[in-house]
Amino acid sequence: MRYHGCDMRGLLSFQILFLLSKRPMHGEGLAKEIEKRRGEKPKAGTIYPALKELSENGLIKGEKKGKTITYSLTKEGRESFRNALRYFVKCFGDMLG
Amino acid sequence: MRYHGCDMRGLLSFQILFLLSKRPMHGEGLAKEIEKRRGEKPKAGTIYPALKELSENGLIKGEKKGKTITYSLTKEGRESFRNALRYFVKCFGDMLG
DNA sequence: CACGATATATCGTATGTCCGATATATAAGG
DNA sequence: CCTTATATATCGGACATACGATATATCGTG
Repeated sequence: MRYHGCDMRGLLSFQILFLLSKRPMHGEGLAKEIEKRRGEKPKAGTIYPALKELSENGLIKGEKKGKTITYSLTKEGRESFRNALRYFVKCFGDMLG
Repeated sequence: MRYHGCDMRGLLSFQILFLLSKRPMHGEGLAKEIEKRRGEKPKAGTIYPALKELSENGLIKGEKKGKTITYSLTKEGRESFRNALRYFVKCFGDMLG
């Protein structure tokens, strides 16, 4: 999708790590939190492949209870997110100052 | 490229609009400003197609002087950037608080 | 003018993000 | 049970970003 003349796609995995650094959540909860920020809710075909990839990379882990899977950051995920946040601030921090 | 476990590609056009909202610049100058922030300098094959696309969309305009082309925001580009920045802050503003 | 450095440009290729469509499993209610 | 809603999952396709390679034009210096 195109926002305001320039594409804003990207940073989905980063935003997921950010949200999970606040508290564990399942896929639907993450999608709703992202909707609050982006205005549009990422669809199933977007959020679940992203969660799968983060799991396979060992940055998050999921615990299945009934029909939901609650995800949380692994130790490696917390470390990764700290570094990613530092990089993000260096790149884009001056846009918010 | 992969940074810290999650990809940070994206927002190139947005970052270009931001830099041009500060002052007019040519392609190489933009690449160097982006290098300061991202750590790596976008290559010619990345920055020039992006500038071309922004030009074709009427968000920036270029003025050729010798071998350099100085780009600046058009009226439409300034408006676009304001909206994009508002959206960006809504999406990611809470990561810096 | 010859030469290297700088600046712009384009092509082919790769990848992450994203959606629409589709499918499955579980929970909840009648 | 049966139906509906919720949650998860996967596939095909589209697109911006991004690089390496290559090419051209201009500037600066000797």
